[in-house]
Amino acid sequence: MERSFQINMPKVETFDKELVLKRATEVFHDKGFNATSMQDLVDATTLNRSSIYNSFGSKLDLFLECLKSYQDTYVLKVSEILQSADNSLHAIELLFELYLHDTLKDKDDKGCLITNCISEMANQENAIVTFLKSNQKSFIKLLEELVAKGQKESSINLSRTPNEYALYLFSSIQGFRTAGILISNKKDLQTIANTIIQTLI
Amino acid sequence: MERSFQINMPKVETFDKELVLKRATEVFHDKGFNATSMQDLVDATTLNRSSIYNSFGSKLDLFLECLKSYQDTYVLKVSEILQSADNSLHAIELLFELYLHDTLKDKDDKGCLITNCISEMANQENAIVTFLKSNQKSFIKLLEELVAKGQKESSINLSRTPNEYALYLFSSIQGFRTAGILISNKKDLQTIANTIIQTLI
DNA sequence: ATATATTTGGAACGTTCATTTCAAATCAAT
DNA sequence: ATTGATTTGAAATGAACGTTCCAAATATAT
Repeated sequence: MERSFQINMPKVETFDKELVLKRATEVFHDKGFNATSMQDLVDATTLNRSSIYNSFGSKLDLFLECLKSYQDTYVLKVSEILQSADNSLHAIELLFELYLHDTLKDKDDKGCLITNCISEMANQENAIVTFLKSNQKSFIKLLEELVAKGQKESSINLSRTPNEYALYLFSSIQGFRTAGILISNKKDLQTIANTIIQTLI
Repeated sequence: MERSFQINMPKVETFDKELVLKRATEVFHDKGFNATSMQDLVDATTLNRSSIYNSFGSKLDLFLECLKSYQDTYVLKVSEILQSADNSLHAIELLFELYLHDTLKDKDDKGCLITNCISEMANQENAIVTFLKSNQKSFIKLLEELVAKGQKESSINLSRTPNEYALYLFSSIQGFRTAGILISNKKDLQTIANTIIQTLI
């Protein structure tokens, strides 16, 4: 590694960026973007104001990083599900079990950060719209491939194309996540999930 | 009418309360509760600040009245649908046509005021939660009766109870309204609606 | 015309907002 | 130990926030 022009090294970032993002995400998830103040983020991260601005830019920039971090954790969870399931229908069932589990675990009824973000900001902030549309595209693509595989292996019916069922599932998941904010009854949520899936069988 | 103690009459409210609520609702619908400022509401209603506080109380009180006004217009639209439809399945189809129509008409991709409100405030404001839960209860009850009638007249299948299908429809409608914020493609939205309804047939 | 309850306009309230500033502290390389 | 790029803490910035206040305007019933 060539270092000939680097006379002195700077003081290096001391905080755990992942942990800071996790704490910031919790606040944004609880209160939403607009109701979260910079002071809330300072308190939650125990970082100094200037350190936040230095490391992340603006409040919106930090929020975008939180969205990505939140997305990453779900991508990870979902890919684990896809590997563990023996067929596509079962994978979709496990997917809803994951959302059911996360909904019941969430004592503050916060819902899904990304779905909430669609409601709050999709008609306001361009940078957010770009993220949300890309998230939507890749999620629908994943569902589409899952349905196609399920139809090949005959665990999912052929009444509709993979793209049609992917759109349906995408919309249904958003409804499930939003409805779960006010419905904390496990039986009711399980019924909704089962009925959504029933369509595919 | 007895008036013996009423010596003098006050200056009477001059503005059109319904129109003011309509204008305020438009702003709240566009920006959400937290991103809407009192100045926005003053500008939109052309009322003076003090008149707003005099007539409605606080920003939150005004928002609650807007929610109710928004709810009223949908109750009206839905009851018209229920009367015009010849059977329950058809009524549900018309219901989704209404949401589809409103989604496509909405050039600003605002979604549903009430669904957005669940995302933004259901875990923050008690007065809002009370409204949302009551709205949810009456809506699910309406759907339940609709499904029961449909099953009696054999336009809806008997795979699940009216309550189960009502929960499913309630969740599906919320998903449809949220997904419609980013999906403005009529064909895709129609596919989603059709697939949701297919479950009942 | 006068009296009076109410609305209205506009300024002002104190607080909180996101962001900036800058001196002091920090730490790797010399 | 000294150097210097960078982070950090704390205060300050000006704008915007929701709300209040009060004199002036208004409209009704006398």
